[in-house]
Amino acid sequence: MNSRGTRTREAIVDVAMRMASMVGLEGLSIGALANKLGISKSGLFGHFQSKENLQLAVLDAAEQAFVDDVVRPAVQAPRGLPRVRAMLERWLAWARGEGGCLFVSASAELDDRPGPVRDHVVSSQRRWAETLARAARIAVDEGHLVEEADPEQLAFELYSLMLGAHHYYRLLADPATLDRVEAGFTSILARVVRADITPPALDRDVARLPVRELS
Amino acid sequence: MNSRGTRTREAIVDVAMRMASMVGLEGLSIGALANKLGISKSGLFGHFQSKENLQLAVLDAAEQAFVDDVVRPAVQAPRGLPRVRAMLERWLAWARGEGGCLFVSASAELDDRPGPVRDHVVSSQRRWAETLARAARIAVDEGHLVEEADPEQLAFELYSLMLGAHHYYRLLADPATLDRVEAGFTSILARVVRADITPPALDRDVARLPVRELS
DNA sequence: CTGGAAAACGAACGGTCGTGCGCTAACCTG
DNA sequence: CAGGTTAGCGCACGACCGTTCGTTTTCCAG
Repeated sequence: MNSRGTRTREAIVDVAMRMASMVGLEGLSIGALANKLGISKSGLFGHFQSKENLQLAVLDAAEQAFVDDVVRPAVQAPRGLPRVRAMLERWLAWARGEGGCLFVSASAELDDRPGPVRDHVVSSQRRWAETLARAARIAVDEGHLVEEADPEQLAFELYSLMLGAHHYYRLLADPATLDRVEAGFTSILARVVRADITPPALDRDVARLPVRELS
Repeated sequence: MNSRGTRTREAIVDVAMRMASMVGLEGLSIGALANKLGISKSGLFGHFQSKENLQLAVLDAAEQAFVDDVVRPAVQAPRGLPRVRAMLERWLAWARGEGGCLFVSASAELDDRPGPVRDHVVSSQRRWAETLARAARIAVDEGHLVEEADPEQLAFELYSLMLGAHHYYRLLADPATLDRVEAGFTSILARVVRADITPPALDRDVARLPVRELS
């Protein structure tokens, strides 16, 4: 059903997602959001019954977008190292989008504030870490990585690399960030890649331009 | 001079620092802060002439504490790899303190909000990255690391590792975080440490317990 | 001990926050 | 085209925000 209510609700969440990427999930204000959409506060409020519901809806939409723009395309890459590489590239592109990665800001914002919103962020971030680990495990199975390679450890190191990239790029505005990430990726792989495999380099063209203009 | 005004001002900043570690620099509210201190809003406000000044004072105090608890003790470690290791250990301990690292939350919070507060965070984070890089450079000079090792790259990778630790520990509450960091540290060093040197492992006892009970 | 300076106070300002209510206007089914 | 459902609006609420002001208390030097 594509009724009126559904359409505006989607429009609201869409704009809210962009806004939350810049001011954070807490910083999201219903008044400002309604203003930007040209509708009334109460009209907007009626679609969600609380601010928390709005935040959860935003997180749902953001995860959906993340899957569409990062996970799904990356999974279409060949199994093993190329897929791992694709994930990092797409993630990098995503994080460079407008306002940076919503999940990164939300994570830092909520790491000490219990509640459903935090729970939602935690579980989605855990899912993503598991997805990364799964891709790494496949790389072992495919014979790209040595048997002793620990997929979870790989996921942790890739995750860390991306957080570093986010900080260096968005906060410190370091122009060498892409080089740093590339070198870091190489360094991480160096110890686990099989001797007869040449580790893939990052595709700068993918990583350079944002997949979408949102977090 | 240790007059009354100075003393209460210090007390305010001290509590504000703890509070900001949990609710963020923006989330810091003058009313709530005054409440927790048992003084009046206006009495508190008089010490700073704006909320922004208060935030800047908190950042100053936090950097001072970071230098005292992390940088200075680490610099007393022997030049080279031991010092690099000490920095990571102390940083880890610091980040595990109450509310996590204030700078991590502030960084994510402010990465898109220009102004003096952001500028303050950026420059202090840059200084810290440079301190890390300097320690790495010394490790090269001391012959612990190979000549081709890039100190700035090392700093980036250590920085990233810490951000990853912060997320895994504080958000995902992964009990294996310390192992992950240790393995990551080993992995980072593996490619740059000279063949005749045995890379140091992290001292868990230092990393385990918070240096102080604040961010 | 006193007088002036410094610090803390209480009350209030204009704003914005999230939320609720009642009414009108738009939609969509029958 | 009618009638009921639903979406949107205006208004107002209580709470809290940062900030200001005038007053009262506390301090400390002469």
